[in-house]
Amino acid sequence: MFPGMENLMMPWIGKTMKHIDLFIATKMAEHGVNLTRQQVILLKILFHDGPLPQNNLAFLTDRDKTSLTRLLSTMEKKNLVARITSPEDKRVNMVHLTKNGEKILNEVAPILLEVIMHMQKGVSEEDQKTVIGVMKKIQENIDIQIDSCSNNN
Amino acid sequence: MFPGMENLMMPWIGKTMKHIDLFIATKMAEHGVNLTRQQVILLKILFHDGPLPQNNLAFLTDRDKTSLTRLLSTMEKKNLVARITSPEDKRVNMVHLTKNGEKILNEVAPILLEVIMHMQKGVSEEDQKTVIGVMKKIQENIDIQIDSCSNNN
DNA sequence: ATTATTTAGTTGCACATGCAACTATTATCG
DNA sequence: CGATAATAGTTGCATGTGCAACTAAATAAT
Repeated sequence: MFPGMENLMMPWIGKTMKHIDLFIATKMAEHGVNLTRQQVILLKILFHDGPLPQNNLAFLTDRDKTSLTRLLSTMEKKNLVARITSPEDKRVNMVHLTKNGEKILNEVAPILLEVIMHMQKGVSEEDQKTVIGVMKKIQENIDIQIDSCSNNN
Repeated sequence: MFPGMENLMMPWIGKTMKHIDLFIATKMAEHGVNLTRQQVILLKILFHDGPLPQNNLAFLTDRDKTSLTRLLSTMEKKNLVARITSPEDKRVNMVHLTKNGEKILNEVAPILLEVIMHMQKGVSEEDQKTVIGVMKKIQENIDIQIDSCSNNN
């Protein structure tokens, strides 16, 4: 693949993730929906954990707050979520799942699950656990170095 | 992490890849360089495999040609690479590594390697192979479905 | 040879992401 | 209470990504 990196994990992980995102986009389009992986995850979280401050959403999704701001703006335009200023603390935006957002989540959730299952077909439970373990380990290795946490969110 | 997806690989892979990119950016900045992972990989390829048409570079890096166009534009602004129209076929841009690009690659290559090594510290050879194998398998699963190849490049 | 098709690359549009710098609001400290 | 600090979110700027539609050039087909 890349000179001198054939047997390193890094390039493989990056390439795979890109393929996954493309695959998801394709499958969504096939079903006449137009949501990204990131948007579906956000909908899922909002559905299960009720209205949340952007703050918390950024932390939960391990995303910079600015990234979340724009992700939400996109989703608000599509009428998937709504930002409502908290009366107790006017700095806080409570993010609500709209009726439409809930409806679309119901359409989309099975598609995503199907995609995920298809994606990992033929990979043993054993190997899946190994992969997850290694991912966690990599994140540990990295986070210690960077700043002990990603609480700029 | 995400409701109902705690034991799926997908979220872990995505999160990890994001962390890796951030980590690389941070380390580069610490060393006073300002290259992304993608740019370093391109420099590496150009160094080893000489001047190449954008076409080939897109294929080698598994990237849409439009993405490559813009990646190269960024790198050309930084005087890392140069596009030279091929005399044989005026449609083709041969991408050359500039002297400056080569110099910077020499500075940066060891940093990237160090970062990669740090990142995968404590992960056994065995597990690394498993991870790579699973990534390949996932890509196989996906590519069959999408279009049997990514030759829109 | 002239037309039609394929190929290489670019541009418009849309999306995701992070850092630095900013505003507005709340909390804290003196 | 008033000044200072911390917090929630947004915006400017830069980066990477892909699809559809485009231009220009080369190749194939009639």
